[in-house]
Amino acid sequence: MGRGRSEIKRIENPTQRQSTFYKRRDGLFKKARELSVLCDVDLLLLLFSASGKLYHYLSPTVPSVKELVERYEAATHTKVWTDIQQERRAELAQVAQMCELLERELRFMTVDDGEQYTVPSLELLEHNLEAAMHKVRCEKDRKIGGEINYLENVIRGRQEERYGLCDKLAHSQTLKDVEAGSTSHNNGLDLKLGFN
Amino acid sequence: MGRGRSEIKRIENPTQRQSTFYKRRDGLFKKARELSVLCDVDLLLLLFSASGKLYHYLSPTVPSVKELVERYEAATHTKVWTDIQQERRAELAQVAQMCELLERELRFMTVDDGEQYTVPSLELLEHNLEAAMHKVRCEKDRKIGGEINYLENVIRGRQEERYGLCDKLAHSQTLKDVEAGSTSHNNGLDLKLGFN
DNA sequence: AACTATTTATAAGA
DNA sequence: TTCTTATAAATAGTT
Repeated sequence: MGRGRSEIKRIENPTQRQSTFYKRRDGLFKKARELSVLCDVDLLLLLFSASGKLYHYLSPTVPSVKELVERYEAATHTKVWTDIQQERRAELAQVAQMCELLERELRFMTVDDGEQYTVPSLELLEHNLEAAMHKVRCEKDRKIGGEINYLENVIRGRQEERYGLCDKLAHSQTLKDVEAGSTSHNNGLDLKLGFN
Repeated sequence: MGRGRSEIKRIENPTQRQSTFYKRRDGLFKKARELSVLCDVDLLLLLFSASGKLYHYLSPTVPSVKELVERYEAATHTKVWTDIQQERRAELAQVAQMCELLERELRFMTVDDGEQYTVPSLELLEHNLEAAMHKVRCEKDRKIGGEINYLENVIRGRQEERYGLCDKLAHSQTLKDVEAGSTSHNNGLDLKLGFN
């Protein structure tokens, strides 16, 4: 449309690119709205301009972005939430392992239930339990540390690599919020769990 | 465009609606592709037809849907992943609590380090440790059960309340898939963790 | 932002 | 679905 042009390749002239962006962005959103209304379609349009600005449209029949992404995930089996759920599951499995080990220690303690305990056997028992406790503590340290790193990476790493300076400024508050939240959650926990 | 029409309202004639859907869907995807190329834009277009069929486009500069949804989340502060991360945090806090309780039990055991242990004191110790173990097991049962319920609710609850009968039919397979997935994940864990 | 000359998209019909 | 065609819409270049 318009006078001339038809090639679809990146517009190098920034002024022209920006102008075209406005026009086509508006056109695209209009088309998206029209399609969702005319044909009873649920759709999500998420768009980041080259400068990192967000524009989005969600058809009125859909309650939330999350909802639609869940439907997408269900429809494609592409992992989106699933991998996070897998991580949680793996975490629980590790805890289960830890419980089993502790249980084994406790079992050892009751093997001779009703018998006399010798001091050496008690010392061995004590040693085993202390060792288990040590593992529990170290692993919890490791895991909570890893959790915080994970959150920081997810949020900081992904964003920094894409956005210009302007955008970075806008997001820095978000990052600070999240970090502040993460560390505050650590309060009052000197014991830390994990295995391996 | 085309001969006549200009009103944007749901097309009641199903044949006509379907035909329009094809044409406008293709047009929308074409426009989306063009915009992303011409203006260096990252975009996601997720679309479910009235019959529940999925169509989507992700601009080639974006590695994954997840990536873009995370950027969306960061840009809007809408909780999407955050609530899940909060849950993980809560889980870890509970584990920490459990560890503290176990630690207390173990401390009791080593109070008289180097002394002779009487059988009654050992029995008391054993009892305490068994009680702790029982709590650990019960709570893990509770928590894994809760996990499954949570996933089912998130996915089932949100969808059922919004869609008409037609849509429900189309989605019932999806729901079944998700449920099947959740329960199968429980395999191999008879120990379950949790506190309270 | 606005204006148009043109190109595109698409409604209707086949 | 797919094609054709008349026409409405979108938009590139310009002001």
